[in-house]
Amino acid sequence: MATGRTHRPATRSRGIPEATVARLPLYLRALTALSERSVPTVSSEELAAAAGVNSAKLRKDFSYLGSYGTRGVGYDVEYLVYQISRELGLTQDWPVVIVGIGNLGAALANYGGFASRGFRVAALIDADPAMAGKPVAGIPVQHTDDLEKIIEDNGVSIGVIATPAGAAQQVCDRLVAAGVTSILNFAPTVLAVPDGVDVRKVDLSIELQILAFHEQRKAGEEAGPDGAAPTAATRKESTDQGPEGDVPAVMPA
Amino acid sequence: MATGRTHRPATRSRGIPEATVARLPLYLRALTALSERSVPTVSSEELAAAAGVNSAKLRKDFSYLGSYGTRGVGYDVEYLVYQISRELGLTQDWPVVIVGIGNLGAALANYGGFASRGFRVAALIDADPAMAGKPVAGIPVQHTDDLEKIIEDNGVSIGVIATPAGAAQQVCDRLVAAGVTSILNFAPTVLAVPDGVDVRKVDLSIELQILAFHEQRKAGEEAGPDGAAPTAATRKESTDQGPEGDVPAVMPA
DNA sequence: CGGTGTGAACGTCTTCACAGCA
DNA sequence: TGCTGTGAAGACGTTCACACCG
Repeated sequence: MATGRTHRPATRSRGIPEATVARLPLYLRALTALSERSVPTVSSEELAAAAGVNSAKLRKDFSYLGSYGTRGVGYDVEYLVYQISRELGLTQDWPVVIVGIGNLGAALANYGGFASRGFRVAALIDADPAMAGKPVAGIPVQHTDDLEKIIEDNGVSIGVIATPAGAAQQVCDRLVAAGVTSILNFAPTVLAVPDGVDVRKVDLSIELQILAFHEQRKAGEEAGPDGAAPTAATRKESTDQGPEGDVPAVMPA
Repeated sequence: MATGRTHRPATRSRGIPEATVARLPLYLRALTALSERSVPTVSSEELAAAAGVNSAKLRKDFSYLGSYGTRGVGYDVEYLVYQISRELGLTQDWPVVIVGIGNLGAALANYGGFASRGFRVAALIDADPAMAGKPVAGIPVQHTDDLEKIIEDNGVSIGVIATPAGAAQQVCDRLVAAGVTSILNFAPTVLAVPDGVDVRKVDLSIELQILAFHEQRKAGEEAGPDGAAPTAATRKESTDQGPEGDVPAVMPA
């Protein structure tokens, strides 16, 4: 968590808002699907529906990237795919290491969504000597002892931690020391990292707990104190905090 | 409740901000760790550090739950664990089904974080007949055909979708029709659900893409202000905005 | 004195509504 | 005409700073 309290004074306005960045992958996915169906153009309304957001938000988001649409027509699918990919840095190759090849690590190694988006699983690393050499998703697992060498040899700057909670901080420290500056953490731990290192977390049980909160509230409302029937229209459009990353994220979110 | 006016009459209001709800599991995890070390009380400063947030935010968050602290002392760990658990609805049992027992589904079934927080894996469901009967994490996999019966028999209201993208919407529809009102979606798809159903999504590749965005920006900054900006001349502005917890501020000199 | 609880200031994100262009 | 792009308004979230109390 980077103990240093870095305060950002004022806002330079040319940066893309974080909330927008978090939605770009969503738009990209929807656009890729359209591209595969050879759809040449989309309106903000259509694309927004496909991405699960509203159209005003989508247009605002795109306005931060530039004016890539045509008034009266919509957006050129191919062009937009390229622009968003470039903005996200997906036009380059990102070698990634996954540390901790348990159930989750194996799932990640097999996950097709990585390779298709410019990410390349450069190595799988596990602390269990019995795993060493065993191929997972066609990639032989290597031992933690060689972690630093692997990072350096492959020029890895992004690491994925899928170890048990107890090992996560130690692995994180070694990754950072070896040159990794972005970490995706699946272990249920708060990682301490130096300034300049980004950590995103995905915590499976946190997501469930948030669902439980809302679930409980639904149940409570049905027998609510003021007796009002709570079904649908009574509340606002609710149900909507799904599409947001974050945060929660994710897991994190 | 109409028109969202909802003024909070001081204490015990059901209007907890979503951002706060998303952090409660984090506090709970930190508190549980303290509880296990038999620490009787914590200050907001200490607990905030353990949870990876700042203390003002934590105090504000807790203020929405009520006044559970003691001025000059801090918070009673056990009491707070109970209050947060109750608020999140974790004092009751939540039967959960996992649909799609591939690598990821198996990882989820084995994930200890579920069981330890009031969630009980009531059933594992997969469309592959060859999987039927095979035990994963000690629970026999059942076939999709029996989905509705399983949901009803177990009173399941929370479902986890870990299927391939193509099957997700269909599975979702069946879950909802059978009575599920909260869904945690791991498939890279936007799910359409009726009002009253909550969906949270965890997308592994989206998280990596967000990291790539920041990673790219770091690399670009090292190259200096006149570094290559392919098309847009308006890029290069910093405002390094970290994903979660704490954020590195990469400042231009 | 030390640390909580909270109004008020501030910043960020979303939504509205319409000007302006193809 | 139809849809993008965007200022302005509003909702939401975070941080500040200090009153208040054990």
